[in-house]
Amino acid sequence: MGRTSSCCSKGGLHKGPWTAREDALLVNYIQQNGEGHWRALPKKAGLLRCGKSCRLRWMNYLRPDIKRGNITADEDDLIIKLHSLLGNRWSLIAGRLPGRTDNEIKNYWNSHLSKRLAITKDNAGETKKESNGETSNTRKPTEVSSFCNDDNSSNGIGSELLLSSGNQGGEDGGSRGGGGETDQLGVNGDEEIIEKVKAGREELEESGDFFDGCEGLYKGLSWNGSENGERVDEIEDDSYQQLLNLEGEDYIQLESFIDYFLI
DNA sequence: AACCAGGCCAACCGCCCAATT
DNA sequence: CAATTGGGCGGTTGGCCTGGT
Repeated sequence: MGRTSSCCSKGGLHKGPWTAREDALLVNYIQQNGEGHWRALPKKAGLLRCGKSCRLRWMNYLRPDIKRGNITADEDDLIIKLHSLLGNRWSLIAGRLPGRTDNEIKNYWNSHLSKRLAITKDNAGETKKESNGETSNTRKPTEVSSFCNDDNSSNGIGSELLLSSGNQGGEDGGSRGGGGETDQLGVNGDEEIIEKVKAGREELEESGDFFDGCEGLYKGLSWNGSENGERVDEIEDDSYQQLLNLEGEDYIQLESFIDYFLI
């Protein structure tokens, strides 16, 4: 892609790995003044870095709530499930893995999971061939085939809703355009689809069926902000195992649930 | 011991959106 | 309404590390 001029290339700013001294300066400043105002921060903190670089360093490495160490098997499984639902929306996935950063998850996916799943998929393909194309209506946790790109036949509601999530944007700053994602979600200002989705939502809200279904499924799960139809951005630690245990119809309902609240 | 290839991951990049001017 | 600014995102790079030869 080429690295041309950027904020970091302006007038003698440092690039590359951070030193311990720079880390200390950044941490001290944020502890005293809080996060934000990244563009002005470097000057005030006495750093020769651009604001974006400072923000990235803080968010991905210095934040006190960052969880260090290897991704656990539970987290691994949850990442796979969430990726199958959300695609490459790393920040959203990270939001459901307390202490993990989007960058970390993205790296983990690219270096571990994508390869592993490619192999799994290959094997599944061969198996499928052998069994003469018989398919299952149950989406297994590790059977990732980007939900967004599937035919989504398992769940009309969820898939339609997902279509509109691309440019509605929530506090995640909106799923970014930048190409891939918008295409992946099939959103390009198609008013007809959006109207269809809205109508579908209204219908669900009126009937209450959707919430009734979810209520049973998510009883006990600590979804933040799920009570009043608000977006769900984070999930409590102790909900992992319950999520991981979801399979079959329950898992399909989970897809619908997330799709709904991500709009 | 030296070299090489591949993997990992911190950091940078360009782009986008929302808020502000 | 247009331009600017600030913040955030996903994609990509490149240096370091490790294992194999």
